[in-house]
Amino acid sequence: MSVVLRPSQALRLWQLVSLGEVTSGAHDLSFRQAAILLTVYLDPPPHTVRGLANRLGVTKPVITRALDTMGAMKLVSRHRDENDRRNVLIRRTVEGALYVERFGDVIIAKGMELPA
Amino acid sequence: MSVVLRPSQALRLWQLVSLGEVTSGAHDLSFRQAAILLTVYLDPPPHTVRGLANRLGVTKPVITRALDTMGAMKLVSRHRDENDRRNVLIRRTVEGALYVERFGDVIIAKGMELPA
DNA sequence: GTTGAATGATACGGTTCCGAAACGAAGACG
DNA sequence: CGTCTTCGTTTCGGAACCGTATCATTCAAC
Repeated sequence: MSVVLRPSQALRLWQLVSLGEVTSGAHDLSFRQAAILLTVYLDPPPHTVRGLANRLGVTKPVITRALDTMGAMKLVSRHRDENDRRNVLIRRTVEGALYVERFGDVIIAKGMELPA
Repeated sequence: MSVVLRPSQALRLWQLVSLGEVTSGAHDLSFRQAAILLTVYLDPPPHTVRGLANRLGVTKPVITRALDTMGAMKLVSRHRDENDRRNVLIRRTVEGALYVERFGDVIIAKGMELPA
């Protein structure tokens, strides 16, 4: 089952999903925040500030600030690594899992609406 | 040609595209900005501040500010409607067209990388 | 002309975010 | 013990964005 999609359809899908997120009053995530959120939820743990900074090609303060905001949104949580107390481990939350799951469903639903 | 995609694949695609936009140093657009940009480029003109505000379900200042930022990014441009000088028409730019076209190609390219 | 409605922009106080630099805490190693 | 490195956070000035309320301009109706 491969992803069969033309560029015009891909753009239309992205538009519909973005519009849906905005009109539904969901969090207005940026590309950076979305990249962090989905990496935490899709890639295998553990996730650290440094690891995420490397993955996104940004500086550590960028990750720290994004985690502040997304922590306030309850989308992710931070915990000290007890094995190496210099590290901070970023973990999923119940709210975040629900958000990501719903988001996946939204993409599928909007994809169904696409004209051939 | 329908869009065949599982939720897990859809989320992975969104992650890869978001990561790609961040690491490539492209503009860090929010859902709102993406919705505005793609609506201007995919929906038939004319586009007004009021029309976009209705489409996104947000207030007019939100659109005005987004247009300020995206205008500075040269992704869209503003012009007075000479027929009704109260209106401002939002139009595409060459840079914006290139950005959107490239973005569509990025989605397709990342979709190709997806595991079955 | 005058009144009223419609459009988009602006002012306000507050939050988030930026990049660069400096910081404290914790581990590694002699 | 001290030194060095690593990790995440904090600080700084400055920019962008928020929601609410108000504004000037324009048009339409009378």
